[in-house]
Amino acid sequence: MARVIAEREDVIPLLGEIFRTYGFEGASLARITEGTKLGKGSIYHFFPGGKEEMAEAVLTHVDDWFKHHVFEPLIARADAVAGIQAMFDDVGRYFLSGRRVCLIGVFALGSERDRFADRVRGYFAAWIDALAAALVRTGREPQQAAALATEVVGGIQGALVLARALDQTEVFTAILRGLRDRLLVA
Amino acid sequence: MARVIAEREDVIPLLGEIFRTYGFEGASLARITEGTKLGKGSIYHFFPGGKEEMAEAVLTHVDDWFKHHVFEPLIARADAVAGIQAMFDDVGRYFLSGRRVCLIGVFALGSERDRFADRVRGYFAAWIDALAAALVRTGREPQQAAALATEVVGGIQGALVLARALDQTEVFTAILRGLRDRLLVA
DNA sequence: GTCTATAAAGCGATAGAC
DNA sequence: GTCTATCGCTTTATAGAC
Repeated sequence: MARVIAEREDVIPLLGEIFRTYGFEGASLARITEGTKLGKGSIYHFFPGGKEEMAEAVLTHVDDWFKHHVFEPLIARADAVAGIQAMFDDVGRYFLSGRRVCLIGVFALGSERDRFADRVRGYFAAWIDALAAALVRTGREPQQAAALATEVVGGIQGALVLARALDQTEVFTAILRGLRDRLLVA
Repeated sequence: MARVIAEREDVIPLLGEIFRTYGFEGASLARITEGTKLGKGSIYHFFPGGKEEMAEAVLTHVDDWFKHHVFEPLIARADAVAGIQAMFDDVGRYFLSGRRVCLIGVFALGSERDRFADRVRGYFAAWIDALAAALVRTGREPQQAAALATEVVGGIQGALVLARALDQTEVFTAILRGLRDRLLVA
């Protein structure tokens, strides 16, 4: 059996799933070594700062993904409606239609929020701002656009909570559809 | 200084705030003794089953509160519109206008969900059912009422996530107002 | 009902061999 | 880059005195 040499890059998504599942405090090193199939030695070789550095790396990874796939298209795409449409598609895929939970949402609700307050706030603020900007370009008043964007980003988070609580992914996809229609069917 | 003899009943709300703040895994016995001002001996005298029994007691307490203050009025009040109106008022107060987070929501997102899956599912299902029943009595089709109720209960959870993430209680109250108006201004 | 002492296990993190 | 052994601390839970 070939020995697999891991790279830091490859470990980050695995860590993401672990933090998503157990939260920061619940993500024990035992669970981390199990989930990554790496020994403590390797983990600390990649992340000398320990769990804190692991979580930072995961948060940066998530931030970058959303910036590239969601926020920037919302702001820069010539066709604002298409950008909003794409947001719902990408978000639906990212959260695996409700089977996967939002790491930043988990951190926001838990006591992790204090530790990563800036990252948590920055993520949601950037999302709301980007969506509001797109809504303005579809012809809405800035104030109404901001309120609507807040409602929708919150609605997505709530849909993730409900889908997981009820163990029904359809709840997530149905709410997502409803939110999208409210934005695009004017 | 007078010695205060505690009763189990008095401890449960304190435990609720601790679980709300730290989650199940994060609520260490050190934090619990600090938050309740009780020694381990007293805690285990009231809850021989340990943390699991404490969490069960808190969940039952929350369940009962919502059943009495929210679910039953939604179902039984003669004036359905007044019942829905009261739900938003009570919920706004209960969550301290967004400063307090939903324990069941915290448990739903974290790994606590597996442990308390039935309680978590039951809480949200009861809420959605009660709200849907009230909406039917305002003249909506059952199917549309169920969809709308799901959207609103999810929206409230999302509003709590956002308010905490952005550290802005106005986000919670604004979203709550928007949801209420969508239900009542037909 | 409350307290302190204590046990046994798990925790994050480090050291050093390979 | 990976591993094992180990440190020191915290964890949940129990026992027994008061």
